[in-house]
Amino acid sequence: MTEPAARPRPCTDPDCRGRHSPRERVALAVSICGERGERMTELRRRVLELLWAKGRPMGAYELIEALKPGGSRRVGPPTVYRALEFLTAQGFVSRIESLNAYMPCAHPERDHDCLFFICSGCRASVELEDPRIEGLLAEDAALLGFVATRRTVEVEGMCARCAEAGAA
Amino acid sequence: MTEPAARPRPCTDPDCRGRHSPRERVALAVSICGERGERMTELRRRVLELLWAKGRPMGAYELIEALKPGGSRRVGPPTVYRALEFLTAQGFVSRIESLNAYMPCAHPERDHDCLFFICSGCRASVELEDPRIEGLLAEDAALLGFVATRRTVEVEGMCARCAEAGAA
DNA sequence: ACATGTAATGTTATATTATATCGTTACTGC
DNA sequence: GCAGTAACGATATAATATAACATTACATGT
Repeated sequence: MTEPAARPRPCTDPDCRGRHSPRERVALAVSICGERGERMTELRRRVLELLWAKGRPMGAYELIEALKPGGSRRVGPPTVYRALEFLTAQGFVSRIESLNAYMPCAHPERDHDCLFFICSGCRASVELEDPRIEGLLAEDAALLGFVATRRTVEVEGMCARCAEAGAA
Repeated sequence: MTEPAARPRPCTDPDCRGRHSPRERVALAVSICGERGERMTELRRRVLELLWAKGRPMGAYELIEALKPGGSRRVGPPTVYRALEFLTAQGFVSRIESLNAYMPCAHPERDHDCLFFICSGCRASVELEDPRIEGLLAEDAALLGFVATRRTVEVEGMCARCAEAGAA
């Protein structure tokens, strides 16, 4: 086995994200950084705050724009990409491959994979955890002798609200 | 339920792809196009052949280069992207989001999702089908009232061969 | 065969996403 | 303070993708 099957307190509740305040999630990330001896710099924190504030996937260049007003000058792409690299490495942010965009991760305190449901209608993106899928992926990987380092699971379609609105 | 759980003859055999010759798979795609009243043009067929010949994920610009020698002139990006759009719509090719690249699909005759194991060492990519994962994704989608149109499941890491070589 | 409509491809320009490179600033430990 | 390292700034450019419009090829009816 390349991956342990058991995970701490998996959260498959679709309303889970709504139960956490952005501010509190950022504070948690800061605290985790402290424990790990990593530096949550001003820039990194601002990027994470922006992602939490927006509440939907943001692209790197959208972040560059969003960083402008409060800060002094417009930061360059490498600056934002480096911040995103750090945040994803720490598990505070996930990259959504099918959108080339980034989402804050609701539970950085847990070691888990994120599963995204991405609505084509409202551009929203819901994060889920499903340890059963993680388990099957680990099983399939083991079957192949494959040592997995990263898992990407993304579902595109229409959220309940948009599907209803579109069908009307 | 948004998705039927049962699938025709799922293939989770990791050696499955090796049992089909590229030529035969292209012929199958041509035949399926005939049944569907779709046009497998010269360009589309050449792109599919190139993908099967290479046997690993190819980017759009790599395909543009590869199309040059045999053909008359260098085709433009839109031309290749349109061919890829057609081939993916027909299920002959899958886009690998985490690589911005394309792979031929081993079983276009079956309606299924592809699950990719992508080796960072040798750049190879193995396609699998796992109806259990498709079922769980359908279940999670139903839970959210989400109407899924596309599923992306990609695992990055090291294949058995490369992992062994790297560990040595 | 010819006209006509539609699908496919060609062509050019440009948008979007991402990285390479190198210089500067800021923090840490001594 | 000083040296060493990590983070950030700045510029250029690479890599990926699409918009807009012209042209060609194909199918169908006459």
